[in-house]
Amino acid sequence: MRRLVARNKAGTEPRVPLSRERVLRAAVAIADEGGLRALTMRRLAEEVGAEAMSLYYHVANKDEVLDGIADAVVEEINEVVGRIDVPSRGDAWKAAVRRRILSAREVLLRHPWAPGVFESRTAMSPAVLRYHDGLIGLMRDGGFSNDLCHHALHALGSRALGFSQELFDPGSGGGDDTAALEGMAAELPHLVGMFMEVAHDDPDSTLGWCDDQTEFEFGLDVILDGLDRLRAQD
Amino acid sequence: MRRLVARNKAGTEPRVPLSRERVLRAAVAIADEGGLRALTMRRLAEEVGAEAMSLYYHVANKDEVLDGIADAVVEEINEVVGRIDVPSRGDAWKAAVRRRILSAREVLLRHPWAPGVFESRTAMSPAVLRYHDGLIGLMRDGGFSNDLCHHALHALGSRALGFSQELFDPGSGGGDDTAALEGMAAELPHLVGMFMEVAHDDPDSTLGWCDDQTEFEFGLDVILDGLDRLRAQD
DNA sequence: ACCTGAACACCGTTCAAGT
DNA sequence: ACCTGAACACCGTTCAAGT
Repeated sequence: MRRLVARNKAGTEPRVPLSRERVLRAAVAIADEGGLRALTMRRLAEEVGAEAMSLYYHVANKDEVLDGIADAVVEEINEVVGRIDVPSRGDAWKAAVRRRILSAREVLLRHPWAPGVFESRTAMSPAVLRYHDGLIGLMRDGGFSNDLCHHALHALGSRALGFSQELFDPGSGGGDDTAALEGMAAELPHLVGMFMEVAHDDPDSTLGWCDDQTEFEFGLDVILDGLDRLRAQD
Repeated sequence: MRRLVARNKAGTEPRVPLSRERVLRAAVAIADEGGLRALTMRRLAEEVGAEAMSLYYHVANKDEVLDGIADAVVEEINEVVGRIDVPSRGDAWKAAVRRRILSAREVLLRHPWAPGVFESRTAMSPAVLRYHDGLIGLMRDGGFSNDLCHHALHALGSRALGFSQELFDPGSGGGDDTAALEGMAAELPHLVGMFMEVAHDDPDSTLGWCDDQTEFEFGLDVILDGLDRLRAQD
């Protein structure tokens, strides 16, 4: 909407020169506001007060922009988790890891387009490596062997960065009714049965709709508890 | 490359008419062969021996094509897992779920573009619902409460369909050397330490490169074991 | 009913040219 | 050194027109 740098008439503003940094910041802003589809080179140029072709002086191509904004988000995560100061020795490892992952998730919730970008990248950027290095450090504090750390990273997968799926449109798909579900009971007996019971036990959940945060934490804890059991048996 | 229907000169071939079914099958073939980027409406038309605009008579737009091929893959999974006939009562639930998920994974390995498409869809297609209905059935056989089934689906997440990440370029990133890792030891002490040890214990792993299948199964088992413990405590 | 040609608005990107 | 205009090859999609 508003340009970061207004076209200066009669040179009132110092005319901040373009830079890779400024281009990437604008790209993040565009994606935050309008999603990944809104992020085009032409739109990005507009946001930054230049012509599309000027961007190519600071970034090689659009792929580099995508790499750049993915990296920027992980850097933001690293900053946030870097400020966490909790014990992690012995049994405390689990709470420390949990805290770190949930903090990463909070950052990600501000950039819901990020997981989609991560997926298409090799995900071996320095920032991602540093993030995982920190995670391994916490698990080592908990007495994990390096081998178990290695498996644990794979087990956590994208969950380590605070997401696994959904994260998107938290409010969508709301309007469905119990009646519609009952009509499907013949083909999907188990699924309908499950949802009917869950909805009955928790009536204010707009039927079958779930608290993403709760579910995320449940899945996370299942894995963490499993790893904790493995660590105990050396 | 080769057209499914050759342009018939002098009407030698019966000229199979276009159909949504045929369009989607061709779309899957293109994505299998050249990845998602290769799947354009124009390329799809070529593959099917027609002009791009003809496609719009059978599908509303490209989004419907993407929905269609995502659905086609899940249908293929449903066919495969539908032929599985193993016990699932009581303790057997875990082996049955494991088998089902690993079978789904085999299908997915033939369509490595599929996870990327799933992510952008709402993933509530009839085929996906049927797949999860079957999963719930197995867990119910194992004595899961509906509530635990519900949590379990969230915990498994995309792993239920046989993937979580990677799955892509299984051979990439090979050439790195131990020396490069040692150079990063100052910034990434835990990560480098872990990889050095893992590489030492398993020298033929091209350093730090992992058997995706093994890691997938490890992560899967961590979660399954965790759920098993929850089920035991009612 | 099914298919197509021409056309539109939009991409990412190049290249030679401006300051 | 930094930015730009014109242009290219490619998208998805529309619409009126063909059979």
